[in-house]
Amino acid sequence: MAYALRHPGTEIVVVDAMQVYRHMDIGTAKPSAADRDAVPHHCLDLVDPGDDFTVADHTVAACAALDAIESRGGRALLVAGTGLYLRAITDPMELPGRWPAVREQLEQRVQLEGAAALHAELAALDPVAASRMEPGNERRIVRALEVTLGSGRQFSSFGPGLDEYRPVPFEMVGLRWQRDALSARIEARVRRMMDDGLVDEVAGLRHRPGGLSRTASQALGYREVIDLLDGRATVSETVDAIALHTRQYAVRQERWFRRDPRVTWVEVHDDPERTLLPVLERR
RNA sequence: GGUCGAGUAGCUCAGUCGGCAGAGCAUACGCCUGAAAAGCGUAGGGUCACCGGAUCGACGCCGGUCUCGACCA
Repeated sequence: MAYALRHPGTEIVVVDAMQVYRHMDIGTAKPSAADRDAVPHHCLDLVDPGDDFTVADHTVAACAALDAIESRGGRALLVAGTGLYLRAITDPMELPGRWPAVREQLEQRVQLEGAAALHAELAALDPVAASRMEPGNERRIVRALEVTLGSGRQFSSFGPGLDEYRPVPFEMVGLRWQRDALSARIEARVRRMMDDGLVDEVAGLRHRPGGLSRTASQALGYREVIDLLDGRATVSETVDAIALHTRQYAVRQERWFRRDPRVTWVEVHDDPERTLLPVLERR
């Protein structure tokens, strides 16, 4: 926001898997109405909480936003968020497609036969794809087999995978906090969300007609509050769980982006505006 | 003050007949192209509360000390 306000014409493109949901405002720390009035934001509030949402949906919306910004001579500032979603924009992916009937069969088989059996089958059909995922990772294995069986083409033939980093027309800057400072900020953030009414927000969403979709209900904060509402956890257990899971997620984000050699890292200690702005100004 | 129980990895706890110290979670590191705020893997980590004793050998048995908890007075 500080950068966008100083540089008229800047528009923010949100690259975040959960802020796309309407009415999920407190728990996703969605930008305020004031911020959204001051600077154009894209890719917020795209679908209802009852809808499933995936990378492909986000890529379509984000690319449309980038085209529109470019056509009016503006400059896009992408904020992530969700590592895979950002990769799909910076390194355009050929997403292979979906075969729901094939997937349904595979999901039944994985229950009966176990992930290792399907991993062996994938190794026979597409050794490269099999080598890229752990034998216990049901979801990735099912997906790779869905594509290979459904399309008749090896899953790995759809792209180089995630470990190839080509030059891109984006400047990439990463923000990194010391772990203990990060932890303290997350704890404060969780308390603030609870004070702001996160529990009521989740309770309200569950009573809407569509409820919370499979993807929406796994959002940090929402999943834990659902456990609270169903009596599986106390308030203090819920607060602790949200803080723990958020901290683990933040570290996982750091590890995801850390692999990308194109990212310039900025170490932040207390004031992100002071440390980050000068770096962005040079771009 | 007395009786009983407990003390083992950062946390919660297993540990059979005395024979190489274990799990889950946490932490660190890594993987993952239509669930990605999801999913998966690898590793590090120990004065077995402390002191002494018997034994070839003790987390385990014996004696004592400390700490915590419950109950009794």
